[in-house]
Amino acid sequence: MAGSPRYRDHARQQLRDAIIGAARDLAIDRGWDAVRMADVAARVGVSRQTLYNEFTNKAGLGEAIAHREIDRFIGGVRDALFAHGADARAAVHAAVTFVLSQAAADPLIKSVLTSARGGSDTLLPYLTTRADLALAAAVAVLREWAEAHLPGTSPDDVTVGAESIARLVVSHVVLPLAPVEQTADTLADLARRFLD
Amino acid sequence: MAGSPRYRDHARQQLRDAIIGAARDLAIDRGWDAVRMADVAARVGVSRQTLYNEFTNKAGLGEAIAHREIDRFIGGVRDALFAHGADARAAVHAAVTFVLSQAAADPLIKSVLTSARGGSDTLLPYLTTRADLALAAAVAVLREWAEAHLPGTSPDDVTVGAESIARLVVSHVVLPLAPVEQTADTLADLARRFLD
DNA sequence: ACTTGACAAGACTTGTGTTCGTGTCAACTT
DNA sequence: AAGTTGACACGAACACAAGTCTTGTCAAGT
Repeated sequence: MAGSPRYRDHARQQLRDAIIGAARDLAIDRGWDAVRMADVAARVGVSRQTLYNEFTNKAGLGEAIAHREIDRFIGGVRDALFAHGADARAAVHAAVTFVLSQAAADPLIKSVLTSARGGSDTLLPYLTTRADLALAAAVAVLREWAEAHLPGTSPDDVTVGAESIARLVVSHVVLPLAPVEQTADTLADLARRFLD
Repeated sequence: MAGSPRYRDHARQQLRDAIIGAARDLAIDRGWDAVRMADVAARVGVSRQTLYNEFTNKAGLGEAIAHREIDRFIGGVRDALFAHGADARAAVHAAVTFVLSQAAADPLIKSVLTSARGGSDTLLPYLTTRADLALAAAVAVLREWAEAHLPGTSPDDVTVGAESIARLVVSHVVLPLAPVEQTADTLADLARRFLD
């Protein structure tokens, strides 16, 4: 007797997650080019064929990593923003801090934001192509927050403000001239000024 | 009878300028890697040895190109800013327009601003290393303008504002989502808001 | 539903020899 | 005296052939 469809879907999702996670780890310390489908399969403990069944090809697996990485990242930004009620300064401060430390810690996220070439080898083109998508997603989250907490402000102002803050954060990821804490302070103050 | 030292220095400066100009042109359409010292010399009509006498080595010539390019660029920004008296909006609008169209027209300037890898080959590392210098120079010019025309504003506010505007312009060079004119409008309005 | 082993096709590596460009020198020219 | 010319060592880039590895697909096995 096979399990219920629910259960099957769940197990399958777990499998996909494990594969994506393993591939991600390998990509981080080895570079995507040097990641072999066979290595990923071995690390997860499945056969190489299963990878092809699940993701059709290596490019598909790369896309899946990019998707998950960006989703996680944007989720983190959203959580940071919404953890501070209507306090714009605190919300922006938390979000900026999150982005900056995340970019420092996770090379994949950093490569999304900077569209950087890989230091040692070609990093995922799937990620680096997505800089504008990441920006658009960040702007969307910021607007979401502003609409929830600042009903008075004009939509145009919110859009301009959100995009500018997002661009400034990315700029500080690419070219950091001050410690994270100080940058977060500055940008949070800046954001507060907009919303008057 | 040799010419006066004045004359000699002038002639020498002209020579250096011609060499830098020729090297720059070659670098633009061929990539710095593919520029041969012999080609530069031939184009200017001097011997290869003269290049080495003037710039010691290829890296020295690269540095010289970078210097001149950045000087010209910053000079253009300054001119655009100061051509509009104390009208902050007009000044920023002009400067942003200048930077954006310059970046679109001159691949070398664009590579300074974006620290981009060369599309076809390795572009001058001398230029790409200078992104933070270019930013610092731009901030300095903006502060210069603010000090001349907005004596009332606090120095800290000016610094933060100038750096943010500069970063936003660079961001729009790297990732343009709107036409130049519209971006200039948006950033000019943004700048005006700061200075209240 | 997943694994295993086999396979073609082409991408990537390795070793080799050669060409090419830089950087330096000293002798020559004006 | 300032620039040119030709020569040269050295190492970096290129070319290419032989071999190896990886991807992607298949069919048969558990």
